[in-house]
Amino acid sequence: MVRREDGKETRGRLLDAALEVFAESGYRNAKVAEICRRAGTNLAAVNYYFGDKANLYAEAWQHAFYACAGPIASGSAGLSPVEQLRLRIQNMMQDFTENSIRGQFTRLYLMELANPTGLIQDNWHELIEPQRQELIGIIRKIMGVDATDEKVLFCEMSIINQCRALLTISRSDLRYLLGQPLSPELVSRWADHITRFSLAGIQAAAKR
Amino acid sequence: MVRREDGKETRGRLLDAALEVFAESGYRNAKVAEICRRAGTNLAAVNYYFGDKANLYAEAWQHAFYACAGPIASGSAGLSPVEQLRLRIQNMMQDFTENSIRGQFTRLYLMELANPTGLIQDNWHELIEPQRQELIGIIRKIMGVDATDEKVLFCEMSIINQCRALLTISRSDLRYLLGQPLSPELVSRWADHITRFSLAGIQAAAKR
DNA sequence: ATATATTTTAAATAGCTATTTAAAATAAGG
DNA sequence: CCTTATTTTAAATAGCTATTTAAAATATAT
Repeated sequence: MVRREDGKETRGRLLDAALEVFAESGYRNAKVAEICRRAGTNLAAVNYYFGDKANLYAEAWQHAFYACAGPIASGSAGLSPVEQLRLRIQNMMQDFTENSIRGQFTRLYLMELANPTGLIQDNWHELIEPQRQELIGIIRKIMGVDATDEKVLFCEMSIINQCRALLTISRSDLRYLLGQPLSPELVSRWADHITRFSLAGIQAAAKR
Repeated sequence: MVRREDGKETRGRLLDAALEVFAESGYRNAKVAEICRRAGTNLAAVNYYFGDKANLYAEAWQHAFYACAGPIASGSAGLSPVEQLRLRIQNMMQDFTENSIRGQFTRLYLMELANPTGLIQDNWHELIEPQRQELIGIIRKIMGVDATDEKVLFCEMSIINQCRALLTISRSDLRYLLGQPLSPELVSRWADHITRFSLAGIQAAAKR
């Protein structure tokens, strides 16, 4: 029983590369060869370490999830609900542009939303629930207790779907639609817009 | 020189089936075999009539476009900008749920937005421009002449991205997120929400 | 009715990509 | 240093799907 340590390291590189490639291309379009290339391993490594591509996908998903799960309301303790919302939107927009692990995970998540592969455990929604409930809670505080659940849900949808544009429209088409390349400054102004737009929207939805 | 008429008919069925399948699955995931199955033709028909899959895609796209292009402000002549916006949102939401040819075309368009295939002529944006400018015009009327172009664009983005949720989230996940299946009534309430939410958002964005 | 160009069919082929295989290389314990 | 389990490598294989092929069937002009 000899246990070599180099295996764990290449396994880790595969996981990182897989996350990157899957987040870029989706499950189906991602190529095992490309993942191995970026990980700097031989073509057979994926099957050696993970059995097959489907399992690698599942493990990359889990890996990413545990790397950035849990509530993210750090530092927003003393803020008003409105300020919390502003912060949340800013953070989402930033996460969606960088390709940090959180951005990659979100991208993976959104691809799963649009075309479910069925490879993730059925209860994967639960993984996302905490963050979602956090946002819903903020909206509820702004709307007040009288608002129906449906109204709160619709508002949550309105907000996340505005932000999701960053992930569901390709860079080149965004440039076309916005008339300029996607700079950090533009993203910041855009986030400001979404915040102002949505706050007014929430308040209008709360009435009646 | 004999010209048979039956060819045109199967060609047409192929085009319809292709539109359907491409709109469901995207270019890459769509299978030629499935298209032929739905068209009731032999497997070789796609290559016989269109050369290859890529060309079929391009022709299906054009076919759909010409079937539903041009400005769509029919019957909205005497309406106020606000009422025009309400109508536009209602129509979009309906188009996105039914699988009319307009819905299929929009789905194709959004897939192209998210993952460009490069198979459509580069200037395909121009095809969409008329409808887009129509919406932008409505928003501009509501915001007034003082609003910057960027603000108007951001508002347009906010609106279409709210509606696009219907196309970029799978049916089963929508049911989960909304807590109920997607009935026509729900879509209608949702459209009402988006209208109210967005009108308030536009007005807020117009200030300052 | 016949000839002929067109369309349909079934089967073969080709191309891409995931997976398997077996041999070679390597790390670690003794 | 030697042994052995583990990891890496290059090449072979398998599976899926688009495409090609050639023969069969069909429609239409004459």
